[in-house]
Amino acid sequence: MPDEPVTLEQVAAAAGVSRSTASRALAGKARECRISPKTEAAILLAAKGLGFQPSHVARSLRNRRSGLIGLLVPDASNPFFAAIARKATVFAERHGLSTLLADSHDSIEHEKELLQHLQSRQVEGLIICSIGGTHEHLRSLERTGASVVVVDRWFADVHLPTVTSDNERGALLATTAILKQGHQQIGCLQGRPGTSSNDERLAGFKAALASAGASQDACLIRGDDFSEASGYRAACELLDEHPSLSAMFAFSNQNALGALRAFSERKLNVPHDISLVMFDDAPFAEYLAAPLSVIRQDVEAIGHRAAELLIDQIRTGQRPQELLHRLPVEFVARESIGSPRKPAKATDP
Amino acid sequence: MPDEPVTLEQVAAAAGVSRSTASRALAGKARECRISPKTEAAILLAAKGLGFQPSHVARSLRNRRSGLIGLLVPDASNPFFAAIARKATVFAERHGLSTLLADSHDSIEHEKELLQHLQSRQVEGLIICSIGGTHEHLRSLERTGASVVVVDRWFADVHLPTVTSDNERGALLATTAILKQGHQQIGCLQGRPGTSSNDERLAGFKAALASAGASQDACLIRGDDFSEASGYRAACELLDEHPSLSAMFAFSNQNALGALRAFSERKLNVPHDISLVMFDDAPFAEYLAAPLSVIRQDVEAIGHRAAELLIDQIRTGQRPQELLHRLPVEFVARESIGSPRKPAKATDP
DNA sequence: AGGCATTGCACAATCGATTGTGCAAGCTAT
DNA sequence: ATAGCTTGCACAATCGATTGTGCAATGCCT
Repeated sequence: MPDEPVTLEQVAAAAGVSRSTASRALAGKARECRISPKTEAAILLAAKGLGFQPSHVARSLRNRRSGLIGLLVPDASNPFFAAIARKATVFAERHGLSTLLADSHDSIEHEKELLQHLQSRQVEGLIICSIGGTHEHLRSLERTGASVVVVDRWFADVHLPTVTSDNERGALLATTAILKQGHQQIGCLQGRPGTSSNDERLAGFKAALASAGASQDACLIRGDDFSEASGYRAACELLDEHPSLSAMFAFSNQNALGALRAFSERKLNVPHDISLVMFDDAPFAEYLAAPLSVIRQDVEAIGHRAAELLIDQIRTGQRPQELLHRLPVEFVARESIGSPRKPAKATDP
Repeated sequence: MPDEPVTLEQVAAAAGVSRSTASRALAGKARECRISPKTEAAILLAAKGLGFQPSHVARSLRNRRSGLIGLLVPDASNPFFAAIARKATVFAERHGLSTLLADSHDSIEHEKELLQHLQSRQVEGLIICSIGGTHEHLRSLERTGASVVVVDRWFADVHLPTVTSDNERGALLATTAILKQGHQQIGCLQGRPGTSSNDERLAGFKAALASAGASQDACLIRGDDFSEASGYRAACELLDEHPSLSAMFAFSNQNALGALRAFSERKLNVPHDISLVMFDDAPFAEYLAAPLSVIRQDVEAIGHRAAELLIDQIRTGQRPQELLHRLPVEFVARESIGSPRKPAKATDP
């Protein structure tokens, strides 16, 4: 910004003292540094008068503490990550830390690059939701002993503090609710395979099918990532290939929206023609044509816990004892799960 | 982070040269600074070998350029601001700038405080959506010549570059669409009075009513801010006080969700019993019980333009010629606007 | 061979705040 | 009166990278 900021030097000059004295007085160390009340007052007055704002940059250099944390997510506009960002920012601010936001655009290359940028900015800690695929950069973080918290997804070969939901249980709950209504075939609109949040949900889904003795038809799983496009494609494929399909489980809000588009194009009514459950609640869920039954995860709690774990690491310099923090989920029954329509065609073509 | 980062000093030592030479070589100034290819190669090798990451902090201090921009919004988890945050972050990153996120929690006090924090971090530019109320801190920004872009809301006595939607036209479009269906009374669920985005929408609303010769019943305007709670309260009040009300215009997504809750509690069907339009499209809008007709604003364009204007200011050191940037809006007709129900009771009680 | 230009690099100041050390002035004690 | 202590503050180094200036060593020319 154009205006040259006021420096400590100028405050010191205005008060007729040296920088060191000014610095100590402003740091509130007047007493312990034996600065006379008179001098202290003069310094404080000068600082106030000049509108002195200490330079965080200079301070960071000298103290070797940037006062910065990084937040690296695949998509900052996704409500899930936006909520985490908010919680983390506010919590960090309360501890005197500012938050650098970085958006990897679902690309592992960007992610690695942004991680470098954040590190060269000397961030004191990092909350990251990795795309996955390769983990070398995460393992490197693990080795260097950096303060890091991984959110939403964890990786088997990376041992970093992680905060996520009880995905498997959530998926089990959702699938069970569907099965209870008598559905035989359930289409699964999955997110990005390889991410723990996806694979755990898949595990819950399969576990529910298994314990219900349902046929484990793996073909009924489709989808590439957590996007609406993926949900739409997956739903279309399943609908076209399995006309008798009577229920679907979407692994994300976006996936569900894609499915709804596919249903709407085919004039399929929820829950009359087809049932739907989605993972992760959303404000709009209860106002949809058929209020959506969902697995609710406590996104705010995830953000809060992540920030908490991070700050603790920064303060103590140590990783927490417990590495994996799983937050509970809850099945919210609304009206999107019905009985299967009469089996006009009981079998797939 | 625990690991002591590699400094330029160490690179220089490893290459057997001085810091200055190492610095120039790494800056790609080998040729113009007459550094021999041999020496250059040695330095580059040493830097690569040691994994040298230049310290942004030190660089910022010396260059008097932090490479930081600030993003100060009332609610980072609101999809509108989250989208802007994403666009701004990505655009900034492309220009070598990192983004500091700050969330004022809809509080002017927090806003002012966070602004100070951002300034003491030497941000080179700022994108801000102010709560409003008092503007002294904004006027101060105006005076100092700081690089700033105001988004969504502008203030009459603050002359800073601003990016917002054509709110008045949007509201006019929406209201006209309702009036065309023959509605006589339209409830207006407004956002925060005093913010330009609210007041302009209000102006458009009133203008449409006026040009249609409808009765200007000011009592039909309710609401305190853009939240769901406000939308809910406003809708309840209007519904209870004016049973014959047949249409509503919600000034935000959240306001609309609140209205839907009120409708749902009263078993009111959209659009059969009551029509609804909302300002700002949302992915879910077309999948609601009655797909919502909306005024779509191009949120991504707002974010992009804001970032663009900011970077330009930072690079040129000058404010743009045009201060007010209004982005076009679009009326998207779906199914939430119907004819008024038969006037069983044509008049208010 | 001596003068001059060029090449190749080192020295040192700088950005702004922090902090260990040192040094005078003032006071007490003997 | 002088040694010895406290009080009150200044000096200077430091964090890490950048950059203007200066100084050798080499090469070229006549």
